[in-house]
Amino acid sequence: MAQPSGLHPVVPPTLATVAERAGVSRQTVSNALNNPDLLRPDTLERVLAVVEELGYTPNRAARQLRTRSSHLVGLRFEAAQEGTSSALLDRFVHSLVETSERTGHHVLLFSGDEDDPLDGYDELLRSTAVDAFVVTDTYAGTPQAAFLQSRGAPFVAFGRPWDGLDAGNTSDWAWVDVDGAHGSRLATEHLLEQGHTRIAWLGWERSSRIGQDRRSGWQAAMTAAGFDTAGLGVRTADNVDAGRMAAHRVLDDRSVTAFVCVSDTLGIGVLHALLERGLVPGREVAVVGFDDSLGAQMAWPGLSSVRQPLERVAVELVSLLHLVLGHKPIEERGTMLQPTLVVRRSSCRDWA
Amino acid sequence: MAQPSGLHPVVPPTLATVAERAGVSRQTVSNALNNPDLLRPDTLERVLAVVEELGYTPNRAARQLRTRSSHLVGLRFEAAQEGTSSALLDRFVHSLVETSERTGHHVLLFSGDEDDPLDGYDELLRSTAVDAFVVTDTYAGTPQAAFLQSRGAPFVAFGRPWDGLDAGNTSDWAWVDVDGAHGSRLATEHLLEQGHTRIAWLGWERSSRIGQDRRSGWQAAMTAAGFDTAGLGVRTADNVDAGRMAAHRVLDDRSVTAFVCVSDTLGIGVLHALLERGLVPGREVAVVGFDDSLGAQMAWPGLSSVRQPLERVAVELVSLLHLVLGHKPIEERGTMLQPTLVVRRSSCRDWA
DNA sequence: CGTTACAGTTTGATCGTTCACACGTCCCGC
DNA sequence: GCGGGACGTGTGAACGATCAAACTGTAACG
Repeated sequence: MAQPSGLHPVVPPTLATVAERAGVSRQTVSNALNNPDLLRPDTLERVLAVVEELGYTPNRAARQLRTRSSHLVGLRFEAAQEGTSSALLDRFVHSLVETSERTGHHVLLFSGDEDDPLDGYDELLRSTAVDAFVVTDTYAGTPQAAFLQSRGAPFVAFGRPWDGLDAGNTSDWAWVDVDGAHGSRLATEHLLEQGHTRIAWLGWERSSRIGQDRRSGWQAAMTAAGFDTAGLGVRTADNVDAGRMAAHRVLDDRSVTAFVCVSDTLGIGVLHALLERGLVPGREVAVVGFDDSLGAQMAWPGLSSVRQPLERVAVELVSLLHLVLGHKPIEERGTMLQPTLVVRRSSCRDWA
Repeated sequence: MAQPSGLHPVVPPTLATVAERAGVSRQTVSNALNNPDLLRPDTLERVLAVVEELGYTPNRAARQLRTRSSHLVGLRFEAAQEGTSSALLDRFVHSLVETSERTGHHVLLFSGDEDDPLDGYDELLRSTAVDAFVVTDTYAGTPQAAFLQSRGAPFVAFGRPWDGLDAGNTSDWAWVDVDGAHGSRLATEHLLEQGHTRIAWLGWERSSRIGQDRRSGWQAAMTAAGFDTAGLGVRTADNVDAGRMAAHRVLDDRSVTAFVCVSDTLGIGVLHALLERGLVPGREVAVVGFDDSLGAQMAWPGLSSVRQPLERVAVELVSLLHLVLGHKPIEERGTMLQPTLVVRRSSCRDWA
């Protein structure tokens, strides 16, 4: 009698086990799984039946050793700053996990020293633990990309190569990004349609490339509509309180009836300011945020927001990854996706 | 001259490379890294110098194949339900990644069919891709735990074995959990101190073990203080709107001055209801949530909440994992951690 | 002086898979 | 009837690490 399995790990079957049982050689079993069309139909069927019966799955370590491919994708999982909405990452990571499983890849998380954007990459690379990286934190330039490129390591980036574009740099790489300028243009146009003309921009410091990009959309929409933006652009840190105070300052000094914000965090700050002044969001002063984070959905009375198509970003990244890993020529090194506007009550004049 | 690396991946050095360069054998290099005290000090130093010079890191696949240990921990990363706060997971995952790196482990994410809590585990197990699992979604019983146990797979759980405890079941496993009852007791006592006596409970359906546990803390605190809870406990689904409507119903029918909620989501729903009724949170009706999610921090005017010590949960889980993987005897199979109360303005009578 | 003990190091085998190639069988055409 | 593809399957050698055991040289002991 077989022992009731339980106390000790069950030993999984190997190629040899399957081969013996099916009366063929190891290689034939291997082919049955990797190159089915090499086998005669009846052999294939017989082998697959045994594979099924024994519940055989190839040992990843052995395969990885031989093929030099781990089917793992490294992702540096940054510390979510308390108070700053990085719920974005959450949604993205999940999409990435799901998508990459469709091509047989898994996501390996690692962390690194906050001050050193390169920390962690090198070790995984040297130990050949991952096939490639997904680089996400490209907010302030992309030192990781340059580093990985110099090491000849395959990677794809969520975020365009800001530095490269400026300098006309040719050292580009595969990337996917969301058109932030388009997002805030959508937001601004939406507010213009609602009859607002004095629309303020609440953004990050000038050093943020992403922030500047988003701001340009607001600027463009306002200019196109023939409205002046002088004195309507404000910059501050990315937390609720900074947004709240900035909004108070703007409302004290200037006559504005709407805010377009570079993030939901700042948008929520504006909502707080409105509540403190006894103003009804949407009805009296409109607000639109950016990212469609959980906060935007849960804020009262609902914060309109620009939503990034993170699911599609993940899909595009994975398909680029496929090309990069296959050393295939990549026609489009960069893919720009368009965000959409989710309208909630913070930008509607009439709501129950 | 060496080619300027770049186009093609750099080939990492192996044990043999290091050995040759240091004038020793492979095994000696291996020992230098894994059993340094077996070597003569001068040899050790010489070998380590070469290791450093070449930037040698052991190939994970080869090591994994031989030692049958991947140093990877599997974590099923569930889809964050839109509208339900799973920002909790975010914080926990990051802690887990950081903590497990200290013992040389990495976190491997996988997903699975939403309807099948076991999906995904089996394949990773059979392909020996991970050393162990961290099971987190133990809200409704723990089918994963039973499954993993039957397969002899090492794992630790974030969440106590609800089923086992009821039945006096001896098939227990290593787990860490947060004392939810204690959390809501803290919340309730805090409200009692503020002079509230009619304190409602806003919870999940009866089928949720976690929900029942948290509810019991409210019940206990109320009873201990000598107050009746009859008619004060309400159950609903876990989304903002359900919380909002439930709060309206309670405020219409009964005279309550405070709410203890099973989640931040419901707490935020209560805040919405108060705003809609023109009531000032904290000042007129107090609210406390659970989880200290981003939503609680960003909600207006700040939602008091019970905070789970997720960082400590991760640390405890990793140290349990260490024991489990080492086949060491585990004295305490379960560790219960205490949450803390974060007081914000939603539960304070006086705030500017 | 021969034996034993032991620290320090090396050697061969092994983990489970895939690669490169060799082998056998069948079938076709001349 | 025999050379030669085409096709299907089997064999040995990798991949890079660790395990187990064998091998050195030196020191200690009777």
